[in-house]
Amino acid sequence: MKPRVRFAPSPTGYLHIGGARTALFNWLYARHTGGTFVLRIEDTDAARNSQAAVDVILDGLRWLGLDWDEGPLTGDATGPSNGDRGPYFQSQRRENYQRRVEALLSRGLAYEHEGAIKFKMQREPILIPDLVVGEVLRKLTDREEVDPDFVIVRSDGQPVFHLVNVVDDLEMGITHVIRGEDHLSNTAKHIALFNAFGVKPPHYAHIPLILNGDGSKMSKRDQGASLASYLDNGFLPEAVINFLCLLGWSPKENREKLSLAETIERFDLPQILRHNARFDYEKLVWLQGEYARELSGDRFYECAVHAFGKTGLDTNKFPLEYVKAALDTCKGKIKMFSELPAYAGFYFKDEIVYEPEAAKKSFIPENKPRLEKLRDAFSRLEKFDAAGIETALKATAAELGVKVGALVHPVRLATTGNPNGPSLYHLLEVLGKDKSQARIEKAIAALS
RNA sequence: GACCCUAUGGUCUAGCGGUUAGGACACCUCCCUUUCACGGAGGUAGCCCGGGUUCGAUUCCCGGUAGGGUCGCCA
Repeated sequence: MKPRVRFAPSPTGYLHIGGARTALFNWLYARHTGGTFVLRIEDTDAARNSQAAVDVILDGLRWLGLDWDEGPLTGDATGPSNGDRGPYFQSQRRENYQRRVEALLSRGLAYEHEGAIKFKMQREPILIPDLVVGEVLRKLTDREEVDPDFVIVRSDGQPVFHLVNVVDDLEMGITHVIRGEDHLSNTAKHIALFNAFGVKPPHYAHIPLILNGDGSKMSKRDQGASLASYLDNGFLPEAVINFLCLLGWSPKENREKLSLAETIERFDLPQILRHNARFDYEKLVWLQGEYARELSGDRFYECAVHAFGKTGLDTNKFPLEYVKAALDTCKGKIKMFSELPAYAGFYFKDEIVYEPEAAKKSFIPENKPRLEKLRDAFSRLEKFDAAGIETALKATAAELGVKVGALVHPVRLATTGNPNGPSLYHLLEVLGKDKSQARIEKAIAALS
């Protein structure tokens, strides 16, 4: 029997990075085993549910590329869906729960208490077989010793999480429950419920949680807790996926960067770690750089234009060829697209601002005649291309008896305003002879 | 308070009784080089503590400590 796994988020208005990883692990397991990945929306708490909140989840999963075989097609609870085990919104499954509760009631396994319905929980410790953690013997806590029974239907008629979660897993034929370790203790309740329904519980695999970089627990308000923040900050989904895989799972063989295909092939439950992992932002950025470097020209262009747009700089005012050529000089140099406006903004601005520290170093009196000589050399160039520029610059340096750096630094500053950036020869070519010379001229004037 | 899980450099991790404890990020040094980045070569840094078991423990067991989770008419 092929595995059937599910991701069952509650639409709270955002998708937690830990939830995204849970979805990822489920998805990977389904793809690795040829099983089915089900998406179920746990919207029993009507008060805080909305279609927009569901869309956040769907959009997040789609951005990561985690496609679901069964589940909703839109955020509309009554809308279309894939799969024949629906509905996939808990708000649409009231009758299922009612039927199950009545069955428990009629068999004396549940009872009414102050308007609510409580499940008669067993008093003995429950053994939880877990594919990741091993066998866990869950004993009763002191409070549970007093009263182990728990509410499955509220006094207002709303069924409670433990009940609906189990009923849905049961009726949707879920074989493996892969979820956060925060559910481990509660699993005793779920197993008891399955037993009460006379059904063998699914296999459980509780995965470790993701903690903040400082080791504290990651709550909704923490930086980077929301998956959407990675999209907003210009991260590539493949980098986020790769990074998330490395948190709590190891591909072994000292591998770090893995394609999705390789990950699917290697992923399995036994290699999942048992301890929580801290979120290492620096390593994510490194992976981002790795993937950004090998992006196709088109995608690099799209991401870059988006990044410029966010700072209010509209590259559409420039010829497409110019923009593409400009961005080509940045490829492989930056990790985050958010660096781009500062890194390459000089291509698209009329007025450039000199970085003060660099100006102090490069805009010194002795560099004035050097820049003038270089300007003259450039003016004699028929073809203002990288090779010609390089030759001219090096020849000028030789004539002056200075190192090329003595010319490179002031020219870079004059034309870009920055002490570093893309290859000087290439950026000058892209900038063009007129703009380059005008900027050099301006710097010379500033040196007077 | 009770119950459950966990513990290798700052971080992510390999390790599954005998290893010079390996890799990656970050950091430092040097090389390459038009800057930066990339790439290359080095470097600093680790088995939480205490008992056992064993000829021998990072590895197995117990305890402690620390971190995380759960005990809701939240999910």
